Amino acid sequence: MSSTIPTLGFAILSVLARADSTGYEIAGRMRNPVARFWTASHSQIHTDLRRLLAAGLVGYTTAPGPGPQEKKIYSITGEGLEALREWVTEPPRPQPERDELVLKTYAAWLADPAALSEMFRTALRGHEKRLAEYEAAWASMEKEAPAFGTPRFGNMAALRCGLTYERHRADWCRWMIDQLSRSLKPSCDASYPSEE
Amino acid sequence: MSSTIPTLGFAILSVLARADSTGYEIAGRMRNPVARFWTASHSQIHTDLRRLLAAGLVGYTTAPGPGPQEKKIYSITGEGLEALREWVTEPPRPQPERDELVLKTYAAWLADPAALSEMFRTALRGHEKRLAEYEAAWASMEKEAPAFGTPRFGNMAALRCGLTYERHRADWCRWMIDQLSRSLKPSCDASYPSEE
DNA sequence: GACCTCATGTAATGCGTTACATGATTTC
DNA sequence: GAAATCATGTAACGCATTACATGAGGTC
Repeated sequence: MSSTIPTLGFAILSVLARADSTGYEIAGRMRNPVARFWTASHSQIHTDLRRLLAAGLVGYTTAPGPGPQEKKIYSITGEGLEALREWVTEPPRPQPERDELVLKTYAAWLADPAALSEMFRTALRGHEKRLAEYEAAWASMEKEAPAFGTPRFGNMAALRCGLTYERHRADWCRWMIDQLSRSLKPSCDASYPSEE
Repeated sequence: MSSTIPTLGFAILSVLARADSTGYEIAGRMRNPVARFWTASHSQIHTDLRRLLAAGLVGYTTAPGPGPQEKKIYSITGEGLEALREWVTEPPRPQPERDELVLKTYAAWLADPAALSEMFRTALRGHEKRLAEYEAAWASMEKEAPAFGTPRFGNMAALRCGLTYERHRADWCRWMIDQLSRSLKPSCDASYPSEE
């Protein structure tokens, strides 16, 4: 009967369940470290917000905005909260895994090892940077473990996943770099004098 | 100038670089453990194959097929190989991360802990199953480390990523289940007689 | 007789990105 | 004066899924 809500709709509701926001702010919140697992452009968020509005899951109040249009501050409704609660415990549909770096790895045997090594070094830097971010956020959270039933529990749990994910990725990149360096100099071992 | 090839195009080329295949077989190969990082329906593979054909990156020979149409056995061309080689070492574009389970986790503070625990237990079983698969494949590969320049190097490297990914995921699920059980019985600790 | 595997394709629809359009305020 | 931030929206296009259509051969 009801038009099915796409996953992004629930992502929006998850943000609104924490704080009333404009469409613009929702996009911004999704870019923050603990909520980086779902992103969308503001244009899509706006269109999805209209759908949620039509379904009665969100409402809004207006305020004077900076641009020509008025600013709309959205909030989740009772039905919205109920729909979100129900959705949360439904088993997630199996998602097709698509990972460009791993695909490149699958075809890596065809390419130049030195260039590959460079690519993985770049990837590694990215993961290390994120890991540092996550670890800082984790440290500030661990001091007092947030109780279930408070939004900070969600923050911590999602962050924990991001943290161990980045660790796994960084480890894998290091492993790759090591493997590639072995194929670059398969002769004997590291007894080269490293002059120049 | 040239119409840009979507990532799926390169996934197809990566498969064809290993063995000539029909569109149907390509879809099948992508479902196998070491190449599970990119999937597509056969209908999309067929349309993309036509594009690769128009770009001169693949060719095909026909053979009598089981159905009304003829079977087409595709193979990668010289240009195709070159395009693939170039693409492999280009840094991957940052991909938007979308993870339904983590999104649910972010909103988990609103839901019923028992139902959540059940959901994570299901997820954990899935990851453990895959991990076992990957570990079996890994064991059979480690005996003789494949040399760079052979397809098996790509298999091993991609598999390594899948392996540590599933490990990270399973660990995180266990951590979540533990966290949730703490919120279920916050009283004292595990000194319950576990009769019944 | 029903269903699965092999094999190719078309069509409808939905999700997502990118680019375009507008415009005030603040920072360099 | 140029650029970034805040704020909303439309339009075009591309990627992906799902369903539909056809049909042989083998298995339960």
